[in-house]
Amino acid sequence: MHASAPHPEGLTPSEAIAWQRRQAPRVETTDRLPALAELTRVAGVDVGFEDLGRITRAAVAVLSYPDLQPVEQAIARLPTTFPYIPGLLSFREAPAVLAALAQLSALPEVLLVDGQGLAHPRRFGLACHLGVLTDLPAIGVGKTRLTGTYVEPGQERGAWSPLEHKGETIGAVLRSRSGVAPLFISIGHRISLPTALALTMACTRRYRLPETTRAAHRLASG
DNA sequence: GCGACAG
DNA sequence: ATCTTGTCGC
Repeated sequence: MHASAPHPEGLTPSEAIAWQRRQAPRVETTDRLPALAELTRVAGVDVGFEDLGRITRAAVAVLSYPDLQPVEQAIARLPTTFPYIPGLLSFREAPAVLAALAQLSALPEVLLVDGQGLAHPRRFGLACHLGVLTDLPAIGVGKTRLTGTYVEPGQERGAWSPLEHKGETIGAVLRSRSGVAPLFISIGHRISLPTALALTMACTRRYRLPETTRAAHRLASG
């Protein structure tokens, strides 16, 4: 894997914010990935912590598509060097995720990232950060909201409503399973919102979270 | 100044 | 995210 830009090291919070503002224009919001009918490898990305937070543990679970069977996995453990600050999650989690991705024998065609993409105050959440640095298509799949307002979507599986912020649609609030709390889907990189929603639904079976995310979560935590 | 705030 | 058992509901 070769990154299209180095991951910034040792930045202060205000420097990290400035960096995000400079990178945000690099996010591609249209589809530049295989048609869903041609997809073969999708991956879930998640991060967990060990040793009271001193160690960051990132996991990538690659699944076949559309059958969603495990194909390959990678785990990377790195010392935690940045605190959790809303809006700056990438600086805490991305280094470990990039290290895990570098271990894969073959990169997936798209990343489903645990967190936000464009649904971020500066339009550069973790999914955008990882997508732009690796130049891989990526989708932000958040379990809760960081920013934006929305109307509660219908209770049936597949129902969704736009997530808006400052006059723009930054993502969608998706009911992945009937009657469960919705997911916050947003563009990470190289994918449109409609395609991101379709792929998230295609990766979701019996549970609220996509199988990709579940697999990665088990490796990063459980 | 007062809330909100991915994981 | 993480510290943690049982319990309510389908």
